[in-house]
Amino acid sequence: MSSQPLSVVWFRQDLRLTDNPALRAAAARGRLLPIYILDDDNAGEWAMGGASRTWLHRSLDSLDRAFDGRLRLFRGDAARVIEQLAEALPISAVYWNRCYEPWRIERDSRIKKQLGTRGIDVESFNASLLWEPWEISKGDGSPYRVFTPYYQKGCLGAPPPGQPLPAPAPLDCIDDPVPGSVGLSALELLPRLDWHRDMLAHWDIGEDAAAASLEGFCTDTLNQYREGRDFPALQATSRLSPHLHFGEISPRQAWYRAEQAALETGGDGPAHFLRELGWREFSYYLLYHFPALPRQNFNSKFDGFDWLEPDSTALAAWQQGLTGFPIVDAGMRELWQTGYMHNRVRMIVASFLIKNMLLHWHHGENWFWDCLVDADLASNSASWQWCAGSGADAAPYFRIFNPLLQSQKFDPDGEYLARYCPELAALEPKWRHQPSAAGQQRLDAAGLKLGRDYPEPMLDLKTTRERALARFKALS
DNA sequence: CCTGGAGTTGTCCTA
DNA sequence: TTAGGACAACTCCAG
Repeated sequence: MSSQPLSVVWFRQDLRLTDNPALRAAAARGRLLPIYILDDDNAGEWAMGGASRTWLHRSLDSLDRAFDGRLRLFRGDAARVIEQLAEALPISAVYWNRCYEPWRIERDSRIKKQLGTRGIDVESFNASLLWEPWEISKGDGSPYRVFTPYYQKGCLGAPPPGQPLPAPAPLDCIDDPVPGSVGLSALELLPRLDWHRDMLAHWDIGEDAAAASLEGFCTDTLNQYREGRDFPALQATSRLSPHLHFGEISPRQAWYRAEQAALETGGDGPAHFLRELGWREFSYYLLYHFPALPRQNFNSKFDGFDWLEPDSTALAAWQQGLTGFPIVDAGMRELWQTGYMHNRVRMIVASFLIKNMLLHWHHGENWFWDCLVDADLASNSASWQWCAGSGADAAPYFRIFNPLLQSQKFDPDGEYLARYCPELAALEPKWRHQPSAAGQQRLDAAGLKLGRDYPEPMLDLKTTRERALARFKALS
């Protein structure tokens, strides 16, 4: 085995070669040992969900090919894995890009100390955010709690994000066997059952696919983004979220590519897209400054809220897309089939769970965590709290989405409904939104029997709305 | 220091 | 038919 000093680059949520400062720094020192560690030991209850694992499997496979098969994989406590590597190999440096989940911050600072005492050069970099959470604060030094001033004044008033870095070349990786490393299949990221194949058919995964996605979006879609983004039947959103989550592309690449599109084509699409990247930043900012965000109400007034106890039948109906409200069911089935849900529909299904079913936002947060390919601790918890009204800059309690009105407004032709609830496709678009009001003749003509082919509505919108209003009002 | 306007994503009722 | 106001309360920030 070679005794030449090695620089470890530890990949985490930055599964790319381009704009990767840790990789650049490691490559500049000479021989590389690129590693990924599946660390369920430290993740605790926030170990990755099933859909994310499936995505990760593909993404690691893609990154490994970019390294000509020399990406080394490990499983278990990252501190122990790195310790073992440092025992066995002449490692002179360990570099990584920062993560912001509380459990990772705690773990990484531990590892940093541990390596420092060995005299190994350790450094972390920013590769996942446009602005570090500690760089943005109000005049008095405290963190923002409202999005608009955070973004307008805090972010846009701060120095602009760094320009994306090119990928380093050449990549001189060690060939020798590395103790403890395992093959991709040993990570057991794919589910035992075969549901993931259909889901994967909806996605191209990896750094090249992410770049192509961004390029296609900025060329074809971005100028229609402002008007189109609310219509789930259209492909008018970027669908970059899973790529961004796993770091197959960096927010800086997206930011500057969209700015370029703004110069070339003008219009207000790019600014709205940049603002969405701003919301991603805001979620990370909140999680960093309020690490209890995933489990505790941001606004503690909600601690006394009288949620209903989840009846397993009702929760299952929501999860499986069998509520009897087509727009809700279409969204939940899109999630199950593709690992993704259109943003507008995420708000509708969340409002339905929280305000109509009156179940705690944790139930939605947990289900999304398991089912989304873009499941992200910061965005997921910030968004569920926002919908519940307990979060930062949250929806006011009286903002209760009416799934029927939302469906008619944002899927006027019932195209999205028909795609994910095909049993409703034979109804005229007008009645797809509310099959229970279509009348027996139309149902018969469509060969549709409610209760057999599609559920009756599981609740009454008007009374559940009033119930929620009363309980939320009682909080203040 | 105080004051007032404004704030991602809605709905319903009334005139 | 349609437009406007009510539905709270709080944070931020400019003046």
